[in-house]
Amino acid sequence: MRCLDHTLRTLTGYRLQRTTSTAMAEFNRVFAVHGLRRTTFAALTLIVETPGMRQSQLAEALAIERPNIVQIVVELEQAGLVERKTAKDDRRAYALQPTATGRRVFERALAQVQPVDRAITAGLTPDQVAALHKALDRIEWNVRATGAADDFEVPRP
Amino acid sequence: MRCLDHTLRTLTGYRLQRTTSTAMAEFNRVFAVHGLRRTTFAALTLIVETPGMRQSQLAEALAIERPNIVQIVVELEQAGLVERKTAKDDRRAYALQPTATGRRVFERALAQVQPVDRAITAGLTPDQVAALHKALDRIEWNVRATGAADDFEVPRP
DNA sequence: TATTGTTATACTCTATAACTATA
DNA sequence: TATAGTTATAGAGTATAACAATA
Repeated sequence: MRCLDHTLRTLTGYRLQRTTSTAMAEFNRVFAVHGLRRTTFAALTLIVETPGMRQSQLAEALAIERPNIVQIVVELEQAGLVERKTAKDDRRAYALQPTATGRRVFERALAQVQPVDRAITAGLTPDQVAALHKALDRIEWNVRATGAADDFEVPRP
Repeated sequence: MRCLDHTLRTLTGYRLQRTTSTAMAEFNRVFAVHGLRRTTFAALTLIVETPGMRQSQLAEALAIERPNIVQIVVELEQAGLVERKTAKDDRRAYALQPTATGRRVFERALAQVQPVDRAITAGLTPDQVAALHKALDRIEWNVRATGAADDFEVPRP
């Protein structure tokens, strides 16, 4: 046995988490420079590219629950990157609009994160990166298709 | 543009986290059946396969900081899966030993997690899974090689 | 009755700083 | 003084339950 965690490394799930956990620390640093977190950057990206979005759409696009969006949007608003305007057609909802500053910060943060993102896949060919993306998407799809089916019960030991 | 998060999906980091986050929820469920969390399962695996391990070795092998190991080992000990015996050659350290129950629970949990782990990569060929593992390892390696070098400064905007 | 946003709360994973008891 | 384990604390990411306002 070469490595202490040989058995764990047979599990795709273990490798996924270990790699992701390591890589996310790197992205945290990049975004922190812009006063952002990974989630606020992701939200800002969507708001810049789809102005007028609702918070619930944001939640669905980012695949996180609505309550988690509140703090994210509050942060972006307080930082002056996003404005919440009451939607004219539905007074319950907010239309999320990027400010000019928000667009600028987004562009800068994106420009800084792109080389970091490329750096983490250094040594992989474009084809290999594409294959990685495809594999990751497939896993996500598999889990949503299978795991969401809470009909099926894991047998108790 | 097909998808709201088109730009985010150009980033390997975004896909990594999104997929991992989704998949980990699935693993949480499996391990919960055995009274385990992902981290306690990982620790139990190492202790079963390398009896006598120290907590600091555990921390290094799992790539997490030592303070985080304490709660993990306490949990395993309270569940009767692991014993902490004072190392005879160093009274500061513990030799971590799996109990008979610990070995049994490990075997059962592993047997249950393996099909789930295979299920998340359903539709991928063994070669594609191997390529995925290689890519993930490479990313982890890249980040440790690059990001650990805190000599280099991200320029302030 | 259903949906939008919200509050309150909690759990997991992880990190840093500073302590203790050995070595 | 350095190391093994510990305590205390914090922060990020995520989830669920229940509520108000509006549809």
